[in-house]
Amino acid sequence: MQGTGVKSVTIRDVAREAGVSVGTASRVINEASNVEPENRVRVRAAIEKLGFVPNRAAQSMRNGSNREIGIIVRDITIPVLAGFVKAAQSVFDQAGYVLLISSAENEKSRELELLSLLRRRRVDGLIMTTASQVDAQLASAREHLGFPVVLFDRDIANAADCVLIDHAEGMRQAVSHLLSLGHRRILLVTGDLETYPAQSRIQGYRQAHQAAGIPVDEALIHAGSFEASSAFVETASMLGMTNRPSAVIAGGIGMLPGVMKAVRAHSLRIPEDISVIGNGDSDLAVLASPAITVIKWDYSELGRTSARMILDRIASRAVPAQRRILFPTELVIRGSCAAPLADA
Amino acid sequence: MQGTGVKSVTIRDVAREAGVSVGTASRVINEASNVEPENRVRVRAAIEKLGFVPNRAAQSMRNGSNREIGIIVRDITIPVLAGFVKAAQSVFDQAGYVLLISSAENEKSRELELLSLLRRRRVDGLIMTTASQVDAQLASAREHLGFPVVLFDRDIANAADCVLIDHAEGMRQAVSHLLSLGHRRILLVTGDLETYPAQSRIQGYRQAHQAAGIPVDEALIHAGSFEASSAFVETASMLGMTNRPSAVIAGGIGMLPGVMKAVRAHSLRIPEDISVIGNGDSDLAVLASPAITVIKWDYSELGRTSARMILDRIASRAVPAQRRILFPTELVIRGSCAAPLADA
DNA sequence: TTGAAAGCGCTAACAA
DNA sequence: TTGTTAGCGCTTTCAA
Repeated sequence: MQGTGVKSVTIRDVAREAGVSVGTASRVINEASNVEPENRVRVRAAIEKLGFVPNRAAQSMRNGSNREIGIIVRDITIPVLAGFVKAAQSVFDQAGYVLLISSAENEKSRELELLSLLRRRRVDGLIMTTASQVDAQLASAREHLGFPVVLFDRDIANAADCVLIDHAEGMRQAVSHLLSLGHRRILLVTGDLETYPAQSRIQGYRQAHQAAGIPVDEALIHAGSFEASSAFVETASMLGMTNRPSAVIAGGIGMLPGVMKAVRAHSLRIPEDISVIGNGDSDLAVLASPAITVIKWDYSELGRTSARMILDRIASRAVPAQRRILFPTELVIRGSCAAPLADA
Repeated sequence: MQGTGVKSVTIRDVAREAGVSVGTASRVINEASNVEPENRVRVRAAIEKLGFVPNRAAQSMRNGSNREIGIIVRDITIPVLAGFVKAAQSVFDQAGYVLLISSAENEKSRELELLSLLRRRRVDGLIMTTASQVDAQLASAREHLGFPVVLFDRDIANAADCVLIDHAEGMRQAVSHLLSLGHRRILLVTGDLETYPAQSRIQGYRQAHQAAGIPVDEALIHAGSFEASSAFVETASMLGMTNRPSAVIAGGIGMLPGVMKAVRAHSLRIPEDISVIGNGDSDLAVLASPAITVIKWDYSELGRTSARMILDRIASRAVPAQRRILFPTELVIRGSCAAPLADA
């Protein structure tokens, strides 16, 4: 026996129906303690009878909060990122916030648009990645938001809370693994150098070589874009060389498909002709033949942590200046790596 | 030289700064034509100087619209569904709406919660799937929303606009393909019978058999849940039988990984020991060895169409009673199907 | 404990 | 063309 919801029922209607004032009705709705039990019952009955639903816009105007959070990821169609978002969402759900989810596609213009949109909407907080950690225009847009920001896998000093993944350590392990199998020409394809994940992966790559006393061939480090299409192009061009690499690392989530397509385009066998390591786990990595060795980490935990950090900031603006959290990675060894061919 | 945004600037401040009334300021903001050019310039300057951003909640209260749309999918971590959402989002973006995205996870209780949330939020429209087309409680919740709904891949008479995929035709083609290769025991694992995609796939499965004059073994039709884990269990149990099927069709997007895990668990080779067909394309299907034959369709186009249908309804409530659109599917033949072994 | 009333920031109707 | 003003629906003082 719900109301139709078509001609909207207001708190005034509820008050009239219950024979009390709007103040009292409001108190019942907001579960204030100082209400005569009898009135509470009557208001509840009126709400039920009329099918009353509080108008969020009006509440927002009074309270100054929309109870909504923005989240900007690189690309929501990458399953691990969608998992990250989903985990964050479950935390926000419980706290009574809704999520505005967007993909910035690594494009500065799109990111600026989204920032402007979220600012207009006066969201209560934002979890975001960024196309560039050094771009002045993006920095300025971020700083003039007026609500707390948690940066996801981006590292900007004094700017905002940062939730980071320990890509350097993951890469050290992966490269050491390949080095110990005998590989000496390991191709790393990763994304934009103006971002933390690219920087820290390259750092780990160098450190592993250094620790093994093996010089780095700079031509084997390809920092372009995190897109799978970019991974394909970079990998394909390197595999076409006479002195081609004996191993490839997809240095970004979502890049493995591009790398594998390039390997297939050159009719190379994994792991006989070329060893492959991915970043971020996926159905593809698990079910490929052979299964692909990957560096992985817990996206769900990352999502929950990021959400809680934003919620903390909203609750009390005056907390630790900047927080910086580093999440561990894990190397999962499967069947995609072997010793290189003797003639390689 | 933007405002900090911390102590919010109102239209009144803008009007004062520009030396005009709030009415004029409002007209400039809303791009009304009847404003003296000089005043327009001054108001724009004031907005710039003060860093004014209109308060959406206040606008919403006046206009009665939040300019937001809800979208409920089964699981946002399934890439094709995320692609569907992304395509819809691009249409809403341009129309000045934001999207509230949620996964219902095929759970009735979760779906009811989301419906209630969106109703409270008074979104302007909703694109949704549903766990069950026949559940009375879900139907009632849907009907009392107070805003237009487009059902995505669910078919409910007289209920709302429906955007459907022609699974029956896709399945007819897939099954005919297998039948013509000589398969006689084709396992179909699909989702809940209370949903259109399961029903229409089973229908297509039967029709293909009928057309070929081959009787259907009912034990080979498994309608459980669309979850990958369910696909794994159903497939694994059937592959363990002595008279095991010679082909399997994953009858739902996101189910292919489950099917492939089951095949792997039984150490069966594709396509020598068993033929496999998936629903919905994916990196996994493309890059598996061999690549997997799939029934696919254009999710982006579906997303855009669904978005436009909602926008139509919002623009003019009094349009065609119910619209029902059927999207075509395509069978993409790759390397995962072969003639069954003679002894099977 | 309750009711009355003052706004929150904005748009639009009305008057000038 | 412009200014003034009445609300939109709600929460929260302030008095009673």
